[in-house]
Amino acid sequence: MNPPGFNIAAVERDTGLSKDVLRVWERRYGFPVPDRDVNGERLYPADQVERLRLIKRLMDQGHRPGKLIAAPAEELTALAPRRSRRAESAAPTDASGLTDLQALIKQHDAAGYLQAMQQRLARQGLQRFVQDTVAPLTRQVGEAWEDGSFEVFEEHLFTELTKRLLRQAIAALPSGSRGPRVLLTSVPDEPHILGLLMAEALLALEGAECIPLGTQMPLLEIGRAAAAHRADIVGLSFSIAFPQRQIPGLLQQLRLILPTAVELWAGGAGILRTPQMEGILKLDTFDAAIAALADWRANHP
Amino acid sequence: MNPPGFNIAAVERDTGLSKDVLRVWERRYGFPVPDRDVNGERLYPADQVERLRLIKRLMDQGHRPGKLIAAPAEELTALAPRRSRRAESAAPTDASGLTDLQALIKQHDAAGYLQAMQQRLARQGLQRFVQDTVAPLTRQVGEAWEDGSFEVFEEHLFTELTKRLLRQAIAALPSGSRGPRVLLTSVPDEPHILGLLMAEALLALEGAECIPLGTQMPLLEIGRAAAAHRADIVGLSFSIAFPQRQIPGLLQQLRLILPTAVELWAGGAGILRTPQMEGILKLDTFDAAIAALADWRANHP
DNA sequence: TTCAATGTTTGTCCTGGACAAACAGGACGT
DNA sequence: ACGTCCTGTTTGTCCAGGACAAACATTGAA
Repeated sequence: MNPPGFNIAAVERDTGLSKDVLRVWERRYGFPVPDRDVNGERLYPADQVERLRLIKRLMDQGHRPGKLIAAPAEELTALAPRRSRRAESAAPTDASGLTDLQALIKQHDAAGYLQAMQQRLARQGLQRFVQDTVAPLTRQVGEAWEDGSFEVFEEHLFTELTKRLLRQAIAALPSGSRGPRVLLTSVPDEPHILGLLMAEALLALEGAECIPLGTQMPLLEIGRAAAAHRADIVGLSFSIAFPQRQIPGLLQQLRLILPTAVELWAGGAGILRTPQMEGILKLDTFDAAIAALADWRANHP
Repeated sequence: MNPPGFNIAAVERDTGLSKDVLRVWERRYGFPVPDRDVNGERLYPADQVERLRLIKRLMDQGHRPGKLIAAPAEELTALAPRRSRRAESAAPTDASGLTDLQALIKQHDAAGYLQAMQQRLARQGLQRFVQDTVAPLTRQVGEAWEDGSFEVFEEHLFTELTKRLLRQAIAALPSGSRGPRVLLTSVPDEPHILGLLMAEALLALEGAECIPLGTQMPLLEIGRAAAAHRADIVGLSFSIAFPQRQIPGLLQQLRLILPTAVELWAGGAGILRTPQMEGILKLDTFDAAIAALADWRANHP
């Protein structure tokens, strides 16, 4: 399909490995050794790109690149792990039919999935639906995508349909005007929105006034938006896929941009390993978010 | 506000200017001249970042960086232009209250905007709502954003709220299972989804079975998804902001990937200047899309 | 006016060096 | 055995300055 091969920018897009990293690996480990075009620029053959994608996936699971780059096919074996802790303890806990939901997506049965989810929503109520269905299902789909049993388009379909369900449920709520004004968004390079929608659903359910700005807001814009909307709280969501090392710096920078009176809350699967920081509320669970909302109300009579 | 300043990665995130560009501008034009930290690394003061954002905006309007970087405040004057053709002829045509809707967003009145839009939806019906309200409003907001009278976060709020309205309207439709199966998505580097949602609303209204995959699907994935969903038609949307010169190549590549039996439709403000191509249906207007759907049905009894 | 040839601007890629933060592993004391 | 400090290694990001081709502007001819 493409005999020419991928240039370095295309590989960066496809693998998520920066140009700097691709070049420094070549220098150090001698692994991706791309061809060169007439102009001396790197031209990666498709199989090397494939290998890089695999390596990146394993790195995201915690492996280190130095080890991965040596070993031709043993990596394929290393695919399965990384479900040591939760998966084993979660699998028995499942029972609740999440696997069936996942299977519906896998069979590309959009209508069936929507129907099943709507039933669950009606049965569980919005709060439990978010906590017991959407959140674990999202994690499960993320894992399936990581270990290759979900295609990109299947993950997209899941996301798109679930977004609709949540937005629909949120729209059905009375527009809360009692609690704090919460501005919800994510930083650049964080395109995942499901976490934000789940948070919005729970906060709106408690009567907070949510201002959804979508994803990928530049930090300075978040500051302006907070001022323009007179927000009491800025809520950010980080997915598990977000480069964790960048999080503390981002939060600290945003903390400096925002007035002290505006609280900064961070949540999502991406922040679990982030340390506590001054002036930033780290929300490890949805219950923590609900508790934080109650706290805020207690302190702002 | 932030005495430390922004490092080069943060500036890249916030302005969209790559590190390479930031460095080469400094070398060539002598403009962003950041401080240096103890380690000799660039540290951009906030005002320089602000100026860079302004320059980037003007560049997106078609200005060239070399000119922009000379001239201290004349740029502020250069903000207004870029409304030579349409705005003048469109302004008198307005009348229908689109300006009021835009004003609601500008005032950050989310609830008011939603209410006004819902009223219009009820009054006009979905089809006319999409064609006469959402589409022109989207174009108008895009223009306002280009000439600087809309902030980034205001444009995000508009998009987010409008997305909700459309999705809600779509969900309320009976799940069409009569017409063709239409797979709706966009290519990588095309994150705008409003066009797709408008198309989905109109097609679903006609009873077509839409499969919404969200945005930014790699081409090979589109092919796999089309097969998996047994799609009859693949519909792509290109916004006005998409680099137009890439469009023909992308479409041709995708045409090769898809089986001949699967039709390829392209729409959106971005394709108006794209030439007609063999095996690809170019939809300049929403009416054209509806007509194309009728055609397909006539040919597939 | 339209089109082709020429010059200028501008983004991206290159090499090879450097450094600090993150990590792994061992020594030490409890 | 367990936790804490220290030390060496791994790894990502940044830097400088050179090069080139694609995009753009401009000029001149048909």
